[in-house]
Amino acid sequence: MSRYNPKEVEPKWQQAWSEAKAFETKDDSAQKKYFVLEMFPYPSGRIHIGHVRNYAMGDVIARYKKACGFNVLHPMGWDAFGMPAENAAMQTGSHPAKWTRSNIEIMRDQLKQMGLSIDWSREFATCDPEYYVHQQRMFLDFWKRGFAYRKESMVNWDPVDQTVLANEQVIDGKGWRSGAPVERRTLSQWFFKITDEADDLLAALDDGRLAGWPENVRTMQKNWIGRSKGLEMKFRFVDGTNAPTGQKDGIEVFTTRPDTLYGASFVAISPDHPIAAALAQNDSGLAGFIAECQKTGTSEEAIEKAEKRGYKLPLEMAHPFDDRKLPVYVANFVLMGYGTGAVFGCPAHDQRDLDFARKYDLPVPPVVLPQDADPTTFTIENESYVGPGAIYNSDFLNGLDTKEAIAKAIAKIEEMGLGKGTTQYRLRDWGVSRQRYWGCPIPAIHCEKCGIVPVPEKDLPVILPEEADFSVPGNPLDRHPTWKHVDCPECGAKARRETDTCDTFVDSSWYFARFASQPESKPVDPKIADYWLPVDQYIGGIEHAILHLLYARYFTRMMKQSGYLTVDEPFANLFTQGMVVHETYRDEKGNWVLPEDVIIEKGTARRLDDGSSVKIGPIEKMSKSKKNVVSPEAIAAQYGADAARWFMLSDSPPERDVEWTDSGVEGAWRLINRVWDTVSAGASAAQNVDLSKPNVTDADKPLRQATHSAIAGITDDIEHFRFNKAIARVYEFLNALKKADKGAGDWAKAEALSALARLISPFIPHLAEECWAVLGGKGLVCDAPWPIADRELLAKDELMIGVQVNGKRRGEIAVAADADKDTVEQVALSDETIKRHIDGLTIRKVVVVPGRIVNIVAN
RNA sequence: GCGGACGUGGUGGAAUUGGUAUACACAACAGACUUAAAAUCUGUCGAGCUACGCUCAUGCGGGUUCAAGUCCCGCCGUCCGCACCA
Repeated sequence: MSRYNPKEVEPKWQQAWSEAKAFETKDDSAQKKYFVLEMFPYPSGRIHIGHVRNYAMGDVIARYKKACGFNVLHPMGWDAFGMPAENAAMQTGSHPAKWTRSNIEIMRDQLKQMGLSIDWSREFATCDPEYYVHQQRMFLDFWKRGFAYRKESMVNWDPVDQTVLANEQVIDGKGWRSGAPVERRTLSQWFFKITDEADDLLAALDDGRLAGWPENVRTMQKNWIGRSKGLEMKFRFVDGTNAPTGQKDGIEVFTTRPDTLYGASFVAISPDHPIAAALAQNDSGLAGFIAECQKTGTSEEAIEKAEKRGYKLPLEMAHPFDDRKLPVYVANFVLMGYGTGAVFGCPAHDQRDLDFARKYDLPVPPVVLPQDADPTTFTIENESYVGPGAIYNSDFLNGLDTKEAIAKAIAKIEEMGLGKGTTQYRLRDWGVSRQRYWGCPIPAIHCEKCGIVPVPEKDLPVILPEEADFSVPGNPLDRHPTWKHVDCPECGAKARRETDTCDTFVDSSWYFARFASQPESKPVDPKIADYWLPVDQYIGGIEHAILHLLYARYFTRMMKQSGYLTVDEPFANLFTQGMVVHETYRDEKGNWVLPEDVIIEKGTARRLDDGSSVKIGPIEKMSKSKKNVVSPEAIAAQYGADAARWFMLSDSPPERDVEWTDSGVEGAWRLINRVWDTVSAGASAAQNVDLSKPNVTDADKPLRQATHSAIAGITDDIEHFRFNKAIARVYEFLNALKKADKGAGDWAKAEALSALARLISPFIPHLAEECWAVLGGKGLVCDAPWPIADRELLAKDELMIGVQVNGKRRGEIAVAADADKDTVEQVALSDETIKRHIDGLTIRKVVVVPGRIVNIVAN
């Protein structure tokens, strides 16, 4: 018996699949479809073990669904635009396109070596002009429809790298790459009006449209959208107040607690509020205060520690309901980005306002009385009261509960013409402008006379210039000698091309639709896209729970409203898989050490080269910086792709993190050999069996039961994404096969092996093909139908059920599966062991749960 | 602070609706084969005890139930997300 050799077997079957075009999918609308998609990779250079886990999961689903008779679409492509390519260009001088293309070549080969059932004929990269031309086409469409627009917005500007930074790229007020203090700048940028869809994006999370999504992702999106209902209202300047010129007659504030309006004791505005800026022009103290506020970091920690601070303005506001005059402060805790950038302070019922009021010695009038509190003695000390209660000290609101008072206060303010009830979102419009080279150019032209005009459709695509200078920071498109100089398409005068490119999240917001249908002349053919969409199963990392998944949901809505698609939710079922983690190692000098350079014996680790001791650190997400990575190529070279795939799916539930261990992959390798040994030992007998002509005896029953319960169990486990359990059942089946082997006839053995080959094929497809071939199976196992469990065999004639006395398990009895309760009770009561336990006791009650358990209550 | 998830052997984990807790694997130990090792195969493997059996074990403390890892209440701990959001 020859040892299984994946180095020969795996490439052989990969070629066979490719030659048979086994996974090339037809747009056959007569057949029921299944679209399975894993989040497409960024071509960073090589695939990592996390990719293997992600794609192995998708491949199990894809191969299983194909075997079940679905028309399966399982495509692959490349999220190819983005910063790393440009950084590489800056560091090594290699052009981003060249760098990206060569990474794609390498990674495509690596993925093919994993034996994934992918329709490679649909492959594309987002940096292909054939892809992004349609993105530009849609951009123009969205612009025309008002979904895309330009506005001035405050950005983090890195003066050294000459670029806009995302909030996550600002660390302690400094650029993450350059280390230079970040400036705030106002730039005119392109935005998508995602806030227009906020309500529907939110509603779909709850109304069943996303029933196939994990609860935690839906919750995260809900919080991210962050809807709150309240009142937007104006506080008027007191007569005689010297209001800044250009300002209207008051300050707009937003509140969710208009019921506490009588508790107001000040008004506070954000340091970024236009009124603050206007007053700062003639007040250097204020200007200094604002500058200081802007310096404080936006990190969690900085916010936690930041003291509530304010700067009193020479303004006074009139209380809307009585004749109090309220002071106005610029306060560091008021955010310009939420609501109107101004609030009224109600210290008794808001902790921040209370901290502020104590510091600046402002009044703290309570207006909400907790239940059972005494109105004459209730006071606020250092903790505000934010709970429910009855309104008091509040004239026309007195006696109402919070909810009623909110409604009445809003009605009153509306009646007074000072404001109206509104809904606020935490979600901001999606800024898509990036001042980078390696992205999809935004198809617009700036003309002095005509303003910003769209690039005419006949001039699309706007293609990136091949030559560009990456030697200095900044946007290579902006400083390109010729690219941006064009004539205005409307008046013909000299004009300037838009040099912003799209956020790469735009590229990944519709790629799934392009996989479904890729006509030359338009983004998608609606009829074909309609057949394939939505994606039936989407699989990816939890790190995309908010941004990518929200943007794709929004983009799909824009596409629907523009007539490209008919679905509004792109992903019917979402699965977020866990990470691959590994121990970390550091040598005596504190340097990180690669696992392949470490040898571990009896719990102590040392370097492989010089034998010096190595400290084993915590198990963490694999990262290049901590060197706790393993190379999928090395694993595949040693054990084959099947072993790597098998191990990635065994042990841990798919949604949880899995720890990579050498013993784990060795265990997978053992399994592969066990399967091969079992199958090749039975192959010659099986080849002579005609499975279509059953030939069984009673002696075959144990084996056939093992076979059919394996089929039933593994099917159910795959359907429910329990790959670790499915794998455990394969082991159980193998164990049972070995035990039952001797008594069973050739037909039952052949049936078992045939089922085994098909059951493992989603997980370890190369070995499955090899087994299928030696067993004499027809064609390829990847084209073979999924085995079907015989229900009759699953129903056992006799069951072993537990017997409890007073809730404690005391014995076990064998009863016929269809025995009635009385019979079961009699068998239990006459069991010798049970008799001993109830000896001398009076039986009060006997609970019989058919097929499960008997419990005798006695004392 | 708000929201969510989780807590079971030496380890990863299983236990469908409340119904025989610890499937399956890893590690460990013993044995077979071998001159030897590796590989492979067989067996043992929650803890304790006065061991043919009994007692105790699913983070801790209560509760409901004939029966609780599972349901309810209160703690403790770990992880994740969001956060001066008015």
